Amino acid sequence: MSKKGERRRAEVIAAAVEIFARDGFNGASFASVAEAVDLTLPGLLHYFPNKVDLLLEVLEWRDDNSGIPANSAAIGWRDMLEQLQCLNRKNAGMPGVVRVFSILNAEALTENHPASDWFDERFSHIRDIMAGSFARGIAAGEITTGVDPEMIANEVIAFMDGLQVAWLRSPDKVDMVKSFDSYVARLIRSIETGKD
Amino acid sequence: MSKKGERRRAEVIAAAVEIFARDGFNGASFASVAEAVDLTLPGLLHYFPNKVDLLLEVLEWRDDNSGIPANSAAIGWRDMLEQLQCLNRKNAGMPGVVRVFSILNAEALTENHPASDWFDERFSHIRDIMAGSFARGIAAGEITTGVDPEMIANEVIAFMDGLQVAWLRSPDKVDMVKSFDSYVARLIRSIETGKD
DNA sequence: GTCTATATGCGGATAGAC
DNA sequence: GTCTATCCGCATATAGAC
Repeated sequence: MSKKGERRRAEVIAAAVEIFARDGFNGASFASVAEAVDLTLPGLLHYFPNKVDLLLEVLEWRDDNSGIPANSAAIGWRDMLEQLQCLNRKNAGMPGVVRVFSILNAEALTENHPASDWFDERFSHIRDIMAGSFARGIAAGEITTGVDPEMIANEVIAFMDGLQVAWLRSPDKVDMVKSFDSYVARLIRSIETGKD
Repeated sequence: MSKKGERRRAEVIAAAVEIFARDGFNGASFASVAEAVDLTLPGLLHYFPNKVDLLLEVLEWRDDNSGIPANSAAIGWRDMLEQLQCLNRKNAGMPGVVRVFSILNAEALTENHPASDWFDERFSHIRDIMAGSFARGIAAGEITTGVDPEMIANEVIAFMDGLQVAWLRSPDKVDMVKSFDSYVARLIRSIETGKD
């Protein structure tokens, strides 16, 4: 709990983000994280009792620093989409962070992966917020009644995630910002009710 | 090359698909594949000289059995989208296969992953076919001139891949077929030129 | 708070017999 | 074509000294 201890822990998490981004969680060795912060493996184990625990703290760190609005319960759907575009723009500037989460996200699909629950909950939490937002848009007559709020929420999330993977694979072939903006613009045009 | 040998190899590949789907490539042990086909590890090594080689053959097997049209160079964009919907429908019936490729796809984003090249090439190949298709649609006046063929191609691929991950994570919350169909329908409406 | 030394187990791969 | 036996290396983790 000492000041120096806290600083050390933060250093470790930052290093872990980079290493998990490069090798995934399964592929990364705990020792390589230790080395990155000039500790021996037992030295690192003093701060994090095991590798899984470190992973969970990395994920938690993301929660704190993510652009995901914690309590934006009643946000309007246009504002919500704009916020996502903003987040996406920020992401485009930090490929390392996007890498960790894209890789861990898929890795967590494997059996008994320690991050499964975290991604499950994150996914359903975001979906709920977004679906609610779209639902209110429909109720307010701003969105066509034919639209299924949950389905559109899923769609936007799926596209964002898939786009990140495509961008990481071919950064020079995929313009993540332009692509997402163009998608959102088309989405809005196609679900909003006629000009009123 | 014997008949029995070929059959054995096919069995192994089928087993590997299942095991890689469950554990990923990094997570899966070569020995567990051997066990699944009632072989010892050295017995399996007789057929596949190493683990990476097995992975590459699994990927190759996918190429042969995938719905990706090998030489559909001049396919129309509407037909092409319909083919994707058809593929997607088939995918919805074989979650195991989708799992392997979703997991490997992301795992291959890690440094020095043996499947990186395969996914790179697959991605750019599909994008080229699709982009060409959209480009001809624009030239023919069927698609709005404002549309960027490569960007839309990337978008469709990214959405398909992201949707698969979302579906695998929450099969009961994500209807992959309905979601993709609804997306494609909206895409068409928003890029086609006005009724003529 | 950080180290040395070490235990333990697993993963991939080889040698060589049958 | 398949096995037994075995090697090597790495990874997580522990014990205990400083």
